Amino acid sequence: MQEKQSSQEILFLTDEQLRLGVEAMFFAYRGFTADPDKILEKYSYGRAHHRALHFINSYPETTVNHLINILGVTKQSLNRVLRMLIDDGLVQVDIGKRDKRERTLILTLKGRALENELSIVQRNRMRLAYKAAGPDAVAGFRTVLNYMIDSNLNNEETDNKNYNEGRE
Amino acid sequence: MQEKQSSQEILFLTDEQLRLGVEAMFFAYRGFTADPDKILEKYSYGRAHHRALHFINSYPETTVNHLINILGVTKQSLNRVLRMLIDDGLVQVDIGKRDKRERTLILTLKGRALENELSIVQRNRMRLAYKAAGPDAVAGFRTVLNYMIDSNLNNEETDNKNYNEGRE
DNA sequence: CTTGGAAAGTCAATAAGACTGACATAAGCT
DNA sequence: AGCTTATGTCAGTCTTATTGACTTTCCAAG
Repeated sequence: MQEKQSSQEILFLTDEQLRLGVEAMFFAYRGFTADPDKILEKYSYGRAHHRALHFINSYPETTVNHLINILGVTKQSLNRVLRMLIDDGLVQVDIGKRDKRERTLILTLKGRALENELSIVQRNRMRLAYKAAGPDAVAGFRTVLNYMIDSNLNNEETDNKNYNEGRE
Repeated sequence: MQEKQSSQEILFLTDEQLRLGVEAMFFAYRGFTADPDKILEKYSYGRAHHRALHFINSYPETTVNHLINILGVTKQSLNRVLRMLIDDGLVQVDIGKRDKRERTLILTLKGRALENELSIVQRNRMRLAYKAAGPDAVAGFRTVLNYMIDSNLNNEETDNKNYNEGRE
């Protein structure tokens, strides 16, 4: 019990250090969403719309179900957001090629424009942070972030067919 | 224009790299809140209660106004949450010593117990991520996070006296 | 010592975004 | 033909936030 531990071990894993990390995550995430939030307000959209735009842009021709799984919401929830984006002409819906029950989603020009507007400010903040911190810090940042991701939550392969019954 | 740039520069600041960082933040933050959220459900509390508990624990004898500024919510919003925590005996309110208009907030034993329960699972996830990533990565993580924090949003010194009129 | 302003609390109305539950339609699969 | 899957939708609820208005208590400056 009295073994000499690495001083780094001792330092960076104290509860206090971890508590600070927790707090930093809270503040950083808020900073991280602040810029896009301002833009979204102009269009009367919310964060939910941003997320949908983001992932439709990331995975063009994604299906509704895929999106539901990634975002971790119910179809009713996604539908309201999607409906709005479709009606406003930001998202184009097509009938699936392989499976005609599916709907494939894709951003229109207008949709890409807004996605880009949002993306730019968010990337800018990230770029500034990355630039100030330097490549090594960024590598570390990404490493820790990846370890923090709960693979049960956003693994599309996961068995969440029953997304509509019981949510815990 | 054809200058040879550092290959690192080129690599880690491409839009694609930044986009990945943005996405990682989204997923990491979700993983980050998943564990406490489960516990909170048991007590019929939400994330708002968690945040209040966390910061009252961090800054014992904090005032209501201080909390409003840190959390970035309106007093009406905080009040509902705080009311619940007070009525449930998790938070103790006292009249300010210097200024009797102020109320100082402090966690009761019961409050500390819940705060700790929540804190533990959150720190555990962070500890695992930190451990897996190693000290250098953690240093980088913290550096980037700190640069990402919007100092305008959580600077208590900021002029947000008029928190109750017009929210931008 | 009066008065204006600050800190806190509360009532009421509203909104966004999520949820559950139930049901409908179209299409694939057996 | 019949079950299942993917999607869409109606209705109702909940949490967390908002704005606006008003009250009580108390500090501090005139």
